[in-house]
Amino acid sequence: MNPMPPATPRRATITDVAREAGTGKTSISRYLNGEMSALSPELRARIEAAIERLDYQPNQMARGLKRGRNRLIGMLLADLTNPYTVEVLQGAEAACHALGLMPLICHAANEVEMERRYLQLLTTYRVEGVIVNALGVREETLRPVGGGGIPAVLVDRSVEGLVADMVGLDNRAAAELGTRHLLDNGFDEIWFVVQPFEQVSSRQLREAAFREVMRAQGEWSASAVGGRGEGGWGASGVSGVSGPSRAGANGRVRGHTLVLDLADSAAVQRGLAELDRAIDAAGDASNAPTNAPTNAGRIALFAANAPVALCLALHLKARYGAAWQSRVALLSIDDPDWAELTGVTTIRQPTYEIGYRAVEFLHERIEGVQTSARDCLLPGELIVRASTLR
Amino acid sequence: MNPMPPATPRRATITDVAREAGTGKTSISRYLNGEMSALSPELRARIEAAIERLDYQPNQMARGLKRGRNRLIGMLLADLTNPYTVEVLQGAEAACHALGLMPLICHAANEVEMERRYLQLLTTYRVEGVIVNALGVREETLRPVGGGGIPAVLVDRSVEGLVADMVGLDNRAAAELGTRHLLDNGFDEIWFVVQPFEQVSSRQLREAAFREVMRAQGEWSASAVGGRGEGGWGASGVSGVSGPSRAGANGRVRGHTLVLDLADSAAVQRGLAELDRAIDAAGDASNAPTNAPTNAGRIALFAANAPVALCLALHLKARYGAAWQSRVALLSIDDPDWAELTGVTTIRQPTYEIGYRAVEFLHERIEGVQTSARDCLLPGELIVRASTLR
DNA sequence: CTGTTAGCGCGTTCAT
DNA sequence: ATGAACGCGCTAACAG
Repeated sequence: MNPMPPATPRRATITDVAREAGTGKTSISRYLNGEMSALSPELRARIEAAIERLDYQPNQMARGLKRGRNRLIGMLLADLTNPYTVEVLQGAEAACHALGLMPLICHAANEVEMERRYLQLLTTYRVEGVIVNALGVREETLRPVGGGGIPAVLVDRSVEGLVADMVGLDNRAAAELGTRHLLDNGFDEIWFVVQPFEQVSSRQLREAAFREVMRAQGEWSASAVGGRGEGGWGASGVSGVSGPSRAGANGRVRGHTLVLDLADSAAVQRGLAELDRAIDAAGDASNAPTNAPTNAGRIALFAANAPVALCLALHLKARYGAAWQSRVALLSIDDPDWAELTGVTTIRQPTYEIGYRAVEFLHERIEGVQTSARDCLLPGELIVRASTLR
Repeated sequence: MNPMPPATPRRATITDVAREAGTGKTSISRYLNGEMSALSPELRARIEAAIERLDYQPNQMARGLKRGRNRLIGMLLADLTNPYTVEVLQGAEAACHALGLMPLICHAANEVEMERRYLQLLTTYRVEGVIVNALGVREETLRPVGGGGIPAVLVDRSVEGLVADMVGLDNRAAAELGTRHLLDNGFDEIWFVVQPFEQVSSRQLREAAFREVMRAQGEWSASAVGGRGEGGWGASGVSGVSGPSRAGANGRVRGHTLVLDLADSAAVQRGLAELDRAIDAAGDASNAPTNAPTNAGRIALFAANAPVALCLALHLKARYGAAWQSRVALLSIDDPDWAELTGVTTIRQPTYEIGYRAVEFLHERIEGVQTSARDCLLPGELIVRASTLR
């Protein structure tokens, strides 16, 4: 509980240093910018001493104001609660470090309003570029960015109508990889669980890839509950099988898409209830005990990302107890800490590289590269754990 | 793959707006600062229109340069990988939002060098204050901050020799709460597992509180492995019991502190090996089967925070399989997602409030409050799960 | 090699 | 009610 010293005494400016060193501001500026070749060793020493004595530190704001660039880039993140985001961030930070950029991290916390505000703020602070992991968002919100505005690169998802570089997972390949894995391991009923994807390209692609594989192999049908309103399957509507009749017995595989809006707990409850019915039905219909040496008759859940997987796992654990995985298998895109702990199979994204590449792209744009908008799709890696084996 | 439009055309300045509106810069400035009372409705309309037409956005850098305050505060975070950090961040962001501050998030990623660099950077950007969740760090690194420098408030840990406000968990109470819970549930051998704590006040306090409770109830001894070098028990050295002889049988409770340096995988291996020996010994010595209706003879692990708990859980799961919790109980300070999923008992920190209060404190300092350095200790909440019951 | 001058975009007296 | 002029801290010509 020592008394605190008085407030900041006002920092030294370049003028102070110049006076202290008995010279002009220009020389100080030159010194700061490493133009040593244009300074006599003697003057240089005096400057060094003066800086030391005054504990001088150049004001980056003023600096940026003058030269028109402040080495600041914005990182607009939808959700730091998602391990994916933090991992991407690490790669991005490393790249910034290497390229002499300073990232301003903005956390929208899943609120579109926040996203808008931060974008505005970044603009007024004149960041040189923005890398954005947008939440489902209309192009208009990103207006100040991309095409006409400041350089931008999108991470994980692209935004309709917004021309900009983007880097993320090869979603099609990843979803196919996961689906094939489940099929290869004998599952004949697979539920793909995903958040509302009308607005989010990565979710769309994952779901579409899953659906296509399932249609090629057997049947697919959509869930009625979950999404708000019309759902996202366009004019084609629900296809293939109609009701939840069991088809596994005859050797055909059945795919099902369930939309879970994690932001709407009532909708989550409804979705999970539907899932429960399917799981119970599978348990009844299957004449083999749940610990049979095959996966036929055991339902597999394919979570489109870690938050969904966590939601599912928590629910299943609460409903079926610690041994829930003997009743249902879980596979998730994203590879959070707890996956290893619970033996859940995952598809790990190259998160670090995604972040790194994103910043590299942005840096090129900032330096004036004018090529067409690029897409960088990186492959995911399947990590097989006990959950999907038998 | 549309061709990208040409680079940014240069944003409008206040001068442009003044010209467009057919007036002087001053009026524009007044408008921007809400001094409407000093503007004729007619002029005001013209300004509004001009701003709209030019899509003008004031340059915060220049603004800050002029008035000497930029509403920026730095948030120096040791490890965004730790859920604790993200949760604190959310509270802090909410407070910033409410107080009109813009947080600059800096992620040191557990590297002291990074911490130093970011602090430097924040200083040169003239942030008005800093809230810092330091990694074990010498006071000198924080020199530019606190006392003589810019206002600062510490989160979670205090730094020796640095006078500044601090807000965090009531570590003593939390550790006592956890220890008592274990004792009350019949455990007679408890291992407190913690990262090296010579530099980290919160870890020190937790360990000390644990040790004191154990000494009052029975015995306590230190682990030989783990920490780098001398360990952290000061001149008192190891006390109480010497070797890992079983004492549970005679009704006495035994406490043990194990230091695990998560940054040093070899040390982690050694520490875990010692733990394994103890667990195996307990399993042998206990004449009751591991599923006996009592916890006597079952070892309890008390993790000082979530990263430690995760490390322990992963190891135990790998060694004893999915049913590891029947052999050993786990209690952790911090309440990560996976705790609920795996049924681990925790002590949840009031993270959101910690972040919120930290920013409030900082704001007061920025506004010139001069009281003595304050400590704000918030209570933790015990969340009992299956792991520590029987 | 070194100092002088002129802004960068904005806020703020101080006149009008 | 409104605008001209000066300066924030710094860099970039342009002289000397």
